[in-house]
Amino acid sequence: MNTLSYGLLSLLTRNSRTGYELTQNIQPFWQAKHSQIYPLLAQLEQKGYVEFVHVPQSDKPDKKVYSLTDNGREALQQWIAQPTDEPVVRDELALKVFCIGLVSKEQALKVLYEREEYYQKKKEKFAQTYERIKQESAKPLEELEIHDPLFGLYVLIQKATLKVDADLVWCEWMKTKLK
Amino acid sequence: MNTLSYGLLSLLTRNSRTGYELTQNIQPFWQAKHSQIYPLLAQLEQKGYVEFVHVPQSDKPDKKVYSLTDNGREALQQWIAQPTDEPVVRDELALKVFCIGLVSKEQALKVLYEREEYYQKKKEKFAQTYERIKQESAKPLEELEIHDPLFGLYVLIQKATLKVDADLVWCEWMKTKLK
DNA sequence: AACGTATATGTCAATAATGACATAACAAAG
DNA sequence: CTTTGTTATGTCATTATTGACATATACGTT
Repeated sequence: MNTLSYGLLSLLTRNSRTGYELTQNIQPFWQAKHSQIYPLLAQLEQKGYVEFVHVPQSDKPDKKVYSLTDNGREALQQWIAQPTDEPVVRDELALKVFCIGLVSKEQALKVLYEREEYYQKKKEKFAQTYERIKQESAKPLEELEIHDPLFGLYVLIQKATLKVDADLVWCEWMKTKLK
Repeated sequence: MNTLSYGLLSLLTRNSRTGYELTQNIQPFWQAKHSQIYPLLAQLEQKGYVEFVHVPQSDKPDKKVYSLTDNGREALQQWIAQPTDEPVVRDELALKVFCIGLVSKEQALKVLYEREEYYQKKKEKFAQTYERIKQESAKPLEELEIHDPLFGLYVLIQKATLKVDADLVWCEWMKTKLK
């Protein structure tokens, strides 16, 4: 079973979700399109790791709400105990920056500004998620411990925020380099 | 032409390299295996963006040393002016952390330690590359400007170091969270 | 009225990427 | 003396991922 499949199971530990929601919710951690997610959900259902109920809707299209089975939960626990794959990062910006001397400072700055805007939007999104779970949580977030259902999401937002801040620091520094 | 192909051209702006070297050198910026690189180099050669010379070796296998053509350089400049794709990150750790409450603190710490070690090794590698280009450079690195052939690599190492430091800060913080 | 966006699920062809296989010569370690 | 690692290039089957196509309803905008 591939890593994305485990990722879908992982999201389902918090609550039941539709394929549509899973596609959206997994984006911050693993970029994938719905055309990849839906077939994987069908596989997971065949394996007995998830089950779904049809939910007819009048105003919107009908949906399938997936939830994790006990077998699915066990599969997740075994997966966590396995060695973790190294992260895969593919960033076109890095490839451009390597040969950025080919263009003018003005052109280079354009590339940089575009990316800076992207990082700022990311940061904003993380801040929103942080506020959302702050409301959702009974305890203050700093007091959450590992077995709290919000713990994972909370520490992941911390990680993402630290990294995007590093990216923004780099952007600022680069702007001084490029006058 | 795909992004990796431009990445290969980008590396060749600094100096000529073999397919074997390109495979190694591109890893920090874009993870790819030699089985993907070699066919792309053949394509780039057919398009006239690179050319190669056979270099026979007695102690080691013969090699092909690729270099960038003027057409290749032009293609690169046009590519830089295009909008930059958003980075793709696929990190199994994030998926595990999301549901880390399924396992014990001890198990969670194992996962964390494994990744911390990985980040430390990364940091060490970046430090080595930094020292290497420091020696290679005529000027102090802080004084490099955009058109210096080492500029791109220098600023990329700064970026990578900032990010890996953020990752290590998160690991330390997580260790306190997991006692 | 026409258009874009959000919700919602799905298939399928094409492309990207990996893992395994193949070859070969030398060096170092056990 | 055998195994393991490094250098070096390549192919090919399989898997992962994307992009396009398909369908349907509702809502807000031009």
